[in-house]
Amino acid sequence: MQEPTFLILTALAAEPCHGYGVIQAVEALSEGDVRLRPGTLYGALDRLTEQGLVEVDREEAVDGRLRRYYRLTSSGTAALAQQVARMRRHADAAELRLRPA
Amino acid sequence: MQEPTFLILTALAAEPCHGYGVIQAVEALSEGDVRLRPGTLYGALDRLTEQGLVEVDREEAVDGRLRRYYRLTSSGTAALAQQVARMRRHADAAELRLRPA
DNA sequence: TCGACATATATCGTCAACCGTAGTATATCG
DNA sequence: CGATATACTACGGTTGACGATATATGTCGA
Repeated sequence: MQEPTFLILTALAAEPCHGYGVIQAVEALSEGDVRLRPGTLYGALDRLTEQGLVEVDREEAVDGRLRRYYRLTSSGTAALAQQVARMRRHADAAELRLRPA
Repeated sequence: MQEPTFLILTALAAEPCHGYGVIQAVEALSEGDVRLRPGTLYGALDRLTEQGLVEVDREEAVDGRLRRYYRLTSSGTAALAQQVARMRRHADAAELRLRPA
């Protein structure tokens, strides 16, 4: 799993969110480091939906604009948790080699 | 930076190592999870060399077989350390959203 | 009032990176 | 004498991220 995908799942972990909201959430939680482009976001959202990690929560019409909310599935929550563990293991391993005992 | 690339840098962080040794080191430090294929490894090594994160340490001939050792450059060490920090930040952010206060 | 900007999503083409497979070559062990 | 371990090279395919563009509406400032 790559960084943008991970951050999208993270953004959706707290509560359902629509596409544009995910872009903002990711920028906020990465402290401005990661700015998702529409191409990346909607591509990833489609892919994650197909994989069953994410699903459409509801659709709202706000000011005539469609707003589609997505949420994590239980499968998505599990995948995210697993990825967190994996990243921590790898970060620990790297740090150990960077700062030898 | 993707996972295989990160693990290759990690493997080289402790001491210079040749290609095949990196494959084994990565398998060991990921607890058997990640088995690098030659295509992935040597492609990444070439790319990292071009980027100045890695350089050839020395070449040895062992039993008529070439053995090319690579080592991290200071640039590579810095990149790895930066990536560790980034991963920790993201892992923390994800965990916060997975287990709300 | 007119343009810039924020909100929201859709789509398309491209490229980097990873991946699998196969090939070459030698040494060792059963 | 075949299997396995060591060690690198080469090629082709797929995925995922990316940039750019398009569409549409509302708001705010000059």
